[in-house]
Amino acid sequence: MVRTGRPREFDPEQALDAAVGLFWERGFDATTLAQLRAAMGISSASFYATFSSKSELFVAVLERYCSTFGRVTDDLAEPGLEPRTVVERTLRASIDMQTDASHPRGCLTVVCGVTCSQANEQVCALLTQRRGTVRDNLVDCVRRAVASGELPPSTEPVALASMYNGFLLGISVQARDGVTRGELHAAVDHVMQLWDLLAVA
Amino acid sequence: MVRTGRPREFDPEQALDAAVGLFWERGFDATTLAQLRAAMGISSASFYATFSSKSELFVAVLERYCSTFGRVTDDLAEPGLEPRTVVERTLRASIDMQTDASHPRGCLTVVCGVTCSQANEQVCALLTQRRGTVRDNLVDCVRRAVASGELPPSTEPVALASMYNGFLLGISVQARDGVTRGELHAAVDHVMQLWDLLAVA
DNA sequence: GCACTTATGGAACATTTAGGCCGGAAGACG
DNA sequence: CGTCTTCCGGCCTAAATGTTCCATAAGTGC
Repeated sequence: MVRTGRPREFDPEQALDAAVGLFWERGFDATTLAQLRAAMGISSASFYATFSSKSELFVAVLERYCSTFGRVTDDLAEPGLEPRTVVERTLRASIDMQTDASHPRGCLTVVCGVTCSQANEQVCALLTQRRGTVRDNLVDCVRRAVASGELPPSTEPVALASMYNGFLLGISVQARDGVTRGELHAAVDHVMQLWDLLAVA
Repeated sequence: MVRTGRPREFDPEQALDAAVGLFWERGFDATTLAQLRAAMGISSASFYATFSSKSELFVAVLERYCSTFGRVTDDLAEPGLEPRTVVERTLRASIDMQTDASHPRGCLTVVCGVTCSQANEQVCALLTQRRGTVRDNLVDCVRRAVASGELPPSTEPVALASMYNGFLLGISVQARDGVTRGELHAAVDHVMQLWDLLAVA
């Protein structure tokens, strides 16, 4: 199956990355087609031929984000790793990623995804789902810690996971607000102190 | 100074409350003038005569929000209260407020304020500033706890406050995602456990 | 009743939005 | 060579955006 016809003059992957940057910076609604096309350096025709629509583009953007920057939470789903290590690593990796100056601050799934127009509720739903997955993984991670005896049987996995999940989500807003990487890491020292307190009790 | 001219046929306070609800639900950009007017039950002329513009309305909305629902964080600025009590009360009051079914979930300053179009950066800035104030108050609160000996001198106020601030901000997203009030309170049990650990150490 | 002030509904404003159309250009393949 | 397929730039569109205007209505003070 050889590709015939006039070849594309732009790189779709590169264009997608540009879209990731824009959506990440401004959110779904506030990012306009004109801005996207300008950042991608392509015309309307090329845009729609390649990405179908703004919302379909966002689906692709989210996939791309999750398979690159979003990887920082992937360890939570790995049952073979030591829970405490995974939680701490996830938090610190998220902080490093979200405060990196080479792209917008905060997590795309948070900054794009708490509000949107009612016409684009599906976009919100997509992000909510993603955050739900991370949360579920976090709960499972704590469960494994209880199961392995790392945390005592009296531990309420949902409660503890909600605490870590809350802090994790808060990183996005704090990063946007200019809280420094160092300050956030120092905060992680404290949340992990709590884990250790529970572990020895 | 008696008020002359044709009297208003609507209550500005009531209209403002309607606007609070809309912005809270959908954010600044995604809330349209048409929706606002519909919710307020007024025409364009009345709208602009009373509120000047969409962005000026938002300023009034934020003020109203801060002086009503937003009061839940006010105790942080009261130097006379016991820090630990204040922090716990703030967190629990925020949870109760943000999961109340009588209005949109989450905190308006968070759900409206992580992204917006570049034309409305001032709106974002306003919300960032408000969040900054809460954060500063939280830092001061921890400082007072250190000063009074409630927490040891080795405590890093900014680090600990960043931890509580992160969790506090995360409540908004978790509330939007459907995490229940009970689960959030159980999470607070844990963050306060950390305070107690530091206090006795 | 008459001026004056303010509020109203509704039409109209320019601009921006997401998206579509079309003539032509650039490659592959016969 | 010509044909076929794909892609491109730019112009177009219909709807929605925030905002303004205007004729009129409903009050107050003289």
